[in-house]
Amino acid sequence: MFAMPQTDSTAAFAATQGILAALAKPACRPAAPPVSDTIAASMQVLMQTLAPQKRLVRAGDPIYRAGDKFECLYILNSGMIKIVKFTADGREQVVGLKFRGDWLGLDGIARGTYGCDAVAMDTGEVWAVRYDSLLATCGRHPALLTMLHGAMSQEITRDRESLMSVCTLPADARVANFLHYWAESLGTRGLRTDQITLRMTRAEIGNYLGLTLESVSRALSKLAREQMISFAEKGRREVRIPDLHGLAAYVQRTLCVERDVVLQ
Amino acid sequence: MFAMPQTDSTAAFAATQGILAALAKPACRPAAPPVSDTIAASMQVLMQTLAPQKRLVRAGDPIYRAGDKFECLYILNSGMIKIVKFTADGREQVVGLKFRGDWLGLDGIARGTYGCDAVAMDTGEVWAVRYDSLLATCGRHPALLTMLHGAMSQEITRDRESLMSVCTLPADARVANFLHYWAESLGTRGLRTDQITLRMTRAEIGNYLGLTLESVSRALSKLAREQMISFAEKGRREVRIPDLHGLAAYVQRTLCVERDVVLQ
DNA sequence: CGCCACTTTGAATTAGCTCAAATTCCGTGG
DNA sequence: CCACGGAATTTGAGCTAATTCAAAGTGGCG
Repeated sequence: MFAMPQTDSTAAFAATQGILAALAKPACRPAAPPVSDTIAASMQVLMQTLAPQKRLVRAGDPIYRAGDKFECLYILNSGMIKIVKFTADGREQVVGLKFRGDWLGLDGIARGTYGCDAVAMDTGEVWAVRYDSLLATCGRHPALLTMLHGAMSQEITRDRESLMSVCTLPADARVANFLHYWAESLGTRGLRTDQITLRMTRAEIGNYLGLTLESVSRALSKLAREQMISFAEKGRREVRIPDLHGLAAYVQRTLCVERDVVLQ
Repeated sequence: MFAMPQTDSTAAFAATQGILAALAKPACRPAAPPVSDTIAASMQVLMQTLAPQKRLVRAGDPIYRAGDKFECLYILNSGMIKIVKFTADGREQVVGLKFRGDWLGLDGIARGTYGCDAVAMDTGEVWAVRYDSLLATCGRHPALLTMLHGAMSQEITRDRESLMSVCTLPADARVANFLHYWAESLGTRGLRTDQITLRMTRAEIGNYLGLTLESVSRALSKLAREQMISFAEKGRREVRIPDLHGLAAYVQRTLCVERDVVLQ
C-alpha cells in the first residue's frame, strides 16, 4: 500500500505560486492562455516539485512492459511513445499514442501492474515519478493533483474518441481523422501542424485504426489524390497537410456523402 | 479553481479504519478478498465520508448531459448506465457501460464540462459527490483518493479493452466478448453470471460494438445455435450463459480457426 | 385486440480484406 | 561510392465478412 499524503509543509509552497497560477483551469479564467503554455508550465511545475528522474530513450526502447510492477508514472518530455496491448491469444493492439506532456502508466494504478507496453517511437526523454512520492507531494502542491487528474480525465476522453473513430468512420475518414489528431496534438504543443513525420509503419497505423496496412496505404494515396495531403519528395512518412481544417471537413464530408446516397 | 485538500484533521480517521483495511490493494495482501466485498466496502466508505446526495433514476433518465458544467462525480449504487457520445456531425456512439460501484463523469474533470451523456438503462440509484468537496475530503480520508484513482485507472483499462475488441475481433467474437464482459461485470459484483438481462436493444449493442443491429442479431443466433448461450422462453433479452468460461474460449477459438485457415 | 417497436432471417451489395507482384527506401558491406 | 538485400510501401485482382435492403415474425402494452 502506498503512503498517503499526510504531510503538510507549506514551506516551499510560495516558490511556485507564479507557475501554479498559470495552471488554473481555463474555464475559470477570463482569458485562457495557449494550451502549449499550459503544458510547458505543467512540465516546469513537475520538474520543480518532484525532481523527476529523467531518462533518455531511443526508438524501440520500452519505458515499461505489461505485467511490470507498477511503481512509477512517467511524463513524456520529448519524443513520441506508443502504448501497445497484448492478449494471451496473440492479438496485439496499439491503443494509444503519447506526446509531450502526456502521462504514461496510469492504467497501472488500479491493478498494481502495467496493462500495456509503452515503447518509444523516436529519441526522447521521459520523466519518472514514483506514484507514492507523487501522492505525498500532492499534499504540499495541490496543482500536482490537478495535473494528475487532468491527465487521467483527458486520457479517458481521448480513448473514447478513438473508439468512436473506429466504430463510426469508414477507412478513408479514419485515416484522415488519425492524421488530423496527430497534427492537432502537435499544434496543441506549439509545433507546426502543416507537416508531420509518421513514426509508425502502415501496419502499425492500421493496427491502431482497425485496418490492414493495405487499406491504410490506399487511404493515404486517396487523400493525396484528393489534395488533402501530400508526401515530401523523399520518404513516404513525411506528410504535408496544407489545410488542417480541410482535413477535418473531409471526415464530415465522407459521412454526408454516405447519407446523401441513402437519401437519394 | 477548486479548493484543495489542506485540511489535516485525523480525528475522524480511526472511525473508518476497519473499512479502509478492506480496501488495501489485493496485490499487496496475502489473501485477496472477493472483489464484490471490495466494492461493497468502497460504497460504505463513500457513504460514511462524503454523505453523497442520492438520486433515484429510471430507464431513460439522464444523469448528466454532454456540455453540462462539471461539478459532480457520480457513483452508481444500483442499476445500469450507458455513456453515450455525440458528435457535431450527428454520429452517436455508446462508449461505455457502468455497473454498481463505477464512477461517472470522470471525463469532465479536465475540460470542465462533461463530454458525454450518462443515461440510466433501468431503475437505479446514483450518488452525487461534488468534485471540490471530494478533493477536500480526500485530505482527511486518503482511501477516497485511492478509490478515485482506482476508478479512473480502471476506466482507462476498460476503454482500451473495448478498442481492442472492436479492432481485433470478428463480429461473432465481438458479441461473445461483450456478453462475457457483461456477465463478468455482474460476477465481480457478487451477482450470478449464468444469466443476464440485456438492457439494450440490438441497435444499441451494435452501436457499442461497431456493428449493425442485424449483425448483432445474427451473431446472437449463431451463439445460441452453437450452445454458447440460450434465450429464456419469454423475451430475447434474457440471455443464459451455461458456461462463462466456454464463452471466453469461443472468442479464442474464432481466432485460432482464422489462423488455421491461413496456415492450412 | 391491435398497434408499434424490436427482432429475426434472407438476398443482394460492397467496403475492406487477402493474396500477389512490383516498386521504393534504407542500411550494410564490399 | 556503389551494389546488394531486406523491410516497407504501393497497387491490382479477387474474395469475404459484414452491411444494406426487404420482408416476416414476435412481444409488450395500452
